[in-house]
Amino acid sequence: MKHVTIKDIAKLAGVNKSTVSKVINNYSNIPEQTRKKILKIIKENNYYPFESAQRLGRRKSDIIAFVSSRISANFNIDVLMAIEDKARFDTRYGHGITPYSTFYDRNVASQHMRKILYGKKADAVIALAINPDSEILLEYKKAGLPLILIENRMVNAHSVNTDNREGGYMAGEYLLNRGRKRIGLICGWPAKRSKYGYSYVSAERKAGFEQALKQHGVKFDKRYLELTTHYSIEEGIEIVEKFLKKRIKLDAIFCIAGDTTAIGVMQGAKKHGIKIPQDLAVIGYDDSLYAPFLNPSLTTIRQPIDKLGGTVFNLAVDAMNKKINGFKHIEIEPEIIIRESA
Amino acid sequence: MKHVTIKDIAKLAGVNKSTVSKVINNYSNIPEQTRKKILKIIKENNYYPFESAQRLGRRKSDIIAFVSSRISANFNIDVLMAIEDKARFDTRYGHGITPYSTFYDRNVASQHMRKILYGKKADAVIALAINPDSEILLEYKKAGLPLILIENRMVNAHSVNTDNREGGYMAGEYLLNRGRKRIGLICGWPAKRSKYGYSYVSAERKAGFEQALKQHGVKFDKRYLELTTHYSIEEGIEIVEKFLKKRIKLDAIFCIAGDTTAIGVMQGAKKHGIKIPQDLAVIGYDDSLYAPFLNPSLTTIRQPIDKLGGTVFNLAVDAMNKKINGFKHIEIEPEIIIRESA
DNA sequence: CTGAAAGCGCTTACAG
DNA sequence: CTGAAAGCGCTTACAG
Repeated sequence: MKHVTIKDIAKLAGVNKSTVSKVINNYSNIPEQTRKKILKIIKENNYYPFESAQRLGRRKSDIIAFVSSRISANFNIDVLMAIEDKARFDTRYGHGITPYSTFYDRNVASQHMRKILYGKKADAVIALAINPDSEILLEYKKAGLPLILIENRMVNAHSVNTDNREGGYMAGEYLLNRGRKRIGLICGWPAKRSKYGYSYVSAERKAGFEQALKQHGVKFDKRYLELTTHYSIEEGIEIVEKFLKKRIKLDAIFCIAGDTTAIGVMQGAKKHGIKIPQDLAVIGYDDSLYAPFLNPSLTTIRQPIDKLGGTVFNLAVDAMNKKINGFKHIEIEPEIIIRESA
Repeated sequence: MKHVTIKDIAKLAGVNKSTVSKVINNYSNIPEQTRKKILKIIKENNYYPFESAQRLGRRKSDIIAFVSSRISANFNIDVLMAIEDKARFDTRYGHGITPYSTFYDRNVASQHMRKILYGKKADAVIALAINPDSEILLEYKKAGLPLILIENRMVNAHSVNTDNREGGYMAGEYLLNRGRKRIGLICGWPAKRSKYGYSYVSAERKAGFEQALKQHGVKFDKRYLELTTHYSIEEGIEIVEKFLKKRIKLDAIFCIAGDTTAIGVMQGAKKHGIKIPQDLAVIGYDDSLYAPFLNPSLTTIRQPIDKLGGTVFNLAVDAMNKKINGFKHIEIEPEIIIRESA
């Protein structure tokens, strides 16, 4: 069976394919009658334009690409869905969002980003917790392909973040006000040039946390800091055991790296008979779907993901349509959600 | 800045663009020397073929589409990632998988499936827990576009499932052997022509469960059955409260609808002072990432997702390459994972 | 082994 | 308001 093409529709309607194309693309100067007739024939014949041909003709894709470590990761998928939820009710935009996973590999990330750019796979790119080389940013800039960073901030790209410094500060304040002093920190890699890639958000949250310490006259003990690479439950467990082995007595742990790590911490603590929150207060980050249902339920810093998603989407569409000059950097306020674990 | 095209590469290499194209597509009859030279120039100039043009030229897309209710849903994303994990190490296939979400709406599902078919958006389609009209299946068949159903089984399409009947039977056996007799069931919609769409897996699991009951000489009490539409935590809580309100005393609940519902059930039970597993045993389905970390940890039926993903992916690629005659129906063995909740 | 040519299905100035 | 034509960037028989 041959596919139905624009030519077939034109023939059936007794018009030129230009006219059909204009109907499809909502040109204004088509008389209502022919418009309706053509639409009817399109419907009857189950005609859908071949998108690849449209893209080639238009010289653009109208697609938004979403680059993240792994879309199955908790926060990643939540952000993607928040963006999609906006997208599907927005009349300016009729497409899905194409996800790319880097699998935590910088080279894969670079490859994806160049492939998207030079293969013209998208008209706007959203990158979540990705650290592209600054050369890539220049290449994007030169090509005029809008790039929006989430959980990062760099020159030559847009960015949308929750105020991570504020989030770290909130957690610190809260714990200190409740008399906790020996507070462990589980971070992504806040050091530039680390081989695991730099985590902008961890650095910011840590800075905010340290500011709270300072205000309370508490000195930060470096031994209380542990780093995580995969942000996994397993690593959370291991880190607790590492603290125990080193005989470092903590009265709280702030999981800058997110709720998933916090689940691991609570699991690890339970395994060794440490009571939460009595012996050890735990604060997570993100307020993931499961946080209220853990035992004990998890105190955490919420990033308002819907707002984040909406902001990112609007920025992407505006940038796609060249409605923005220069680069925007937007910050959204986080919120502390107090539950049982701290 | 103009994008680099195949023409530019051809000019720089001093050859015809056909030759460049042949290099890109790994034709065999290109001398090693020119091959290398062209590849070098491609790399130096950051050339990536414009995929839309390739597709138009090839008259095919090489893309696999993945249709599900919402990719953020637990099981959906796990399956998608299992497939992607296979895909990214497979040399036969160089693309990502494009997800489509139906948002639990049958019409959206039909629209997606027709758009993919007639818009030639993919060369193979994987549909997870979707109930397409049988007309759509005929249209796919006629067009020769391979369709693989997961969590469903229909004539005129391939399917890959875990043996759901066996899974339901396992759960029933286990509970009955431990002396539980008043076992509540939380299902998707096992009735054909329900407005929420028919859930093939729920029907199968329920059938397996009833078989176990029968073997033990226990009669199934219809009042013990509750249906869920969104498979959410919230619905799990509500259903527990519904049972309480109706004064239906259960000693176990089997969450055929999955672990997420089971989380809700445990939450609801806790809220009303019902002890798990002493007062109420709970069994979930899927063995999601969080199951071991809940409190109590969740006994559940595991679907071997890696195996499922691999099987589905291989089937998709083989079907895409016309290596399969007729329609295949594959079943994979499930496994009961015993933890604290039952 | 390599090139010239036709074709894929659209869009979009342009002319009328 | 409508059509004819050129063009988008590839691929792929085909001829040599």
